[in-house]
This record gives sequence, C-alpha cells and structure tokens, in this order.
Amino acid sequence: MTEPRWLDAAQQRDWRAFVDGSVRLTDLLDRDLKAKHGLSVSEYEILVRLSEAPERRLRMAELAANASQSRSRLSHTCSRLESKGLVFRGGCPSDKRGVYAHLTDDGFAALDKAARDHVETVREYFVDAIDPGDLEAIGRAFAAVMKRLDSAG
Amino acid sequence: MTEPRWLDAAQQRDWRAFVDGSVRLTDLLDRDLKAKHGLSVSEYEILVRLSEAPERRLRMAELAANASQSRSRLSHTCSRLESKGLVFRGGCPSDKRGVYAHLTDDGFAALDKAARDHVETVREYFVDAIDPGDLEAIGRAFAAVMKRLDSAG
DNA sequence: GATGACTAGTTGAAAGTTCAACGGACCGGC
DNA sequence: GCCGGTCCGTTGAACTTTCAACTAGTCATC
Repeated sequence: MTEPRWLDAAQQRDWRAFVDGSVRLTDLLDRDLKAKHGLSVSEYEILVRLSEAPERRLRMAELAANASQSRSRLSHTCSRLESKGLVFRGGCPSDKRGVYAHLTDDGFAALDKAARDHVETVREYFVDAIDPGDLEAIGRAFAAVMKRLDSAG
Repeated sequence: MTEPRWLDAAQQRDWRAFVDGSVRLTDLLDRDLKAKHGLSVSEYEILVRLSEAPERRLRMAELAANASQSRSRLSHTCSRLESKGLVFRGGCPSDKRGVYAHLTDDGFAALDKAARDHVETVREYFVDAIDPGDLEAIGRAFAAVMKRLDSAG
C-alpha cells in the first residue's frame, strides 16, 4: 500500500473548521426552523424549490435532484408535507409515470413565514459572521466542488 | 411584522452554493466510507477524536461535544461501535457516573485503513478542487461561525 | 448526614432515512 | 406489435436519530 498524501497542518485545520462548523450550523438552523415553524431544513428546501418553479410545481425526480435528496426520501417527505396540507401531488399528462408535486397556498404561506425567520438566522450566524471577501470565496469554492462532483457522476 | 433584510443576489448565491455543495459532498464522503469500510462519517469522526485523545480514550460527554453529537446519539452509536469491536466502554474511577470510551487496537487499525481512503476523497473533491486562497478563507470563515455559535450557547 | 438541585449516561419509543424490491410506463430494435 | 431494457415513483422493512423519561452519582447547603 502506498502512503497517502496526508493533508498539511493548514489544510487539515481548514477542512476541520468546515466540517465542524457546517455540522453545528446546520444543526442550529434545523432546530430553529423546527421549533418556530415545525419544519426540518430538508422540508424547507423542498418548499423553496417548489416556490421558485414555474407554476410552483415540479416533477418528483427534478425536485429530488434540486434538493439533493434520494427519490425515496423525497417520496416519504412529500407524503408528510402532503398530510400537513403544504403540498399536493397530481399526475402528469405527458408522462403517465410522472407525478407533479405542487405547492399549495398554505404551503406558500408557511414558507413565507418560515423564510423570514430563517434568513435572519442565516444572517446572524453565517452571512454577517463572515468577512464579505471570505463569503465570496465560499461561493467560488463550493461551486468548484459541485462542478467536480458533477463531472464525476 | 417588519420586513426582513433579505440576502442580496450575491449573498444568496454564495449561501446556496455552500448549502448544496456541502450536502452533496458529505453525502459522497458518507457513501464512500460506508461502501469501502462499513463506517458512517459520524462513526468515523468518533474514531478520529478517540485516536487523538491521550490514551485513546475520552469521557462520553467530552466525546459528544468534540464530535458535535447529542449524548443520546453517541450512546447508541457507541453501542454499535462496541459490538463491532472498535471501541469499548469502561468506568471512570474519579466519577462513578462517568464512562470512558476507549479505542481498541482493532478500532485504531480500522480507522487507519479508512483514513487513507478518506483523505484521498477529501483531497479529490474538496482540497484539490479549491483554490488555496479560498481554502484559507473557508477556514477563517467557519472559525468565525463557530465562534459566534459558541458565544450564543 | 439528610435534602434538593444538578450532571452523566442510558434506554425505548417515535420519527426520519436508507435500501432493495416492485408495478407500471416509456422506448428502442426487431 | 412485442420484447428487453430502462426510467418514474412508491412501498415496507431495516436502520439511524431524536425525544422524553429515567437511574444513579455528585455537590452544596443546611
């Protein structure tokens, strides 16, 4: 077995800061959203993507891809959101296998309320905590990470 | 209700890049580690913290804090790791409520093997995908985020 | 040395996620 | 037209995480 190229001290420090910081940050956001609005971050993300889609609806597979979730997970989560009345599912005329997830008016209203609090928390613990130049660096960096993930499949 | 200060376009782009990128990256790392070594990232993190501790052992509460996990979750996860023979738990003489989680030799060996692959994947999709200056920015930024999380409790 | 408040860690059930398998619909070649 | 391969989305079981008790030990005060 060849010796792996270990990270140097600075790389390790930066990588760990990201791992620890992002775990703790998403944990906070999740608890915050759940306590104030009864939504998990992944449910919230689903509502966001739907709200931005034309006619506020998306095919399940596309929604799953947008929200970086497995189809199975989305299916279960959508069932929950549907039973809360925030989403409903209807067939797709052009492809009879297909299903459209629609955002309901209640869903839009719930999202609007949740987003107001959520953005404040994101500001407080992320955007406003970070030097503006460093924030841009994060944007560039994770765009590059995603590009590499995409080209790997 | 006062209008929240929404993120501007650039802030939103950067925030979303982070959210999407980090979800997809940790997802990949998790699958990779699970497929090659039968460990989840959170199990891996526990082994890492133990391996770095003096005498390769830590009190449960301290380990939970280091790994950013709840005590309950750590308790369950440790049971699993214990049944795999990677960790064992023993009492604490100075505080009879206390429990030390120890890394076994098998645990250390498993971690060593896993780390060799893990670091390669981290390099490929994170460290080597990112401009060095941007990586430093990430380190600074998430250190700042953690500092703010700490001072909020 | 009792009392009450707090901390360490575990437990079991509920809630959520992953995994493998499935039913049905599209699509290509024959 | 039909047969195999593939894609869409769902399902139920297995697994993991969260939540709310709970036991037991410590500590401070009286």
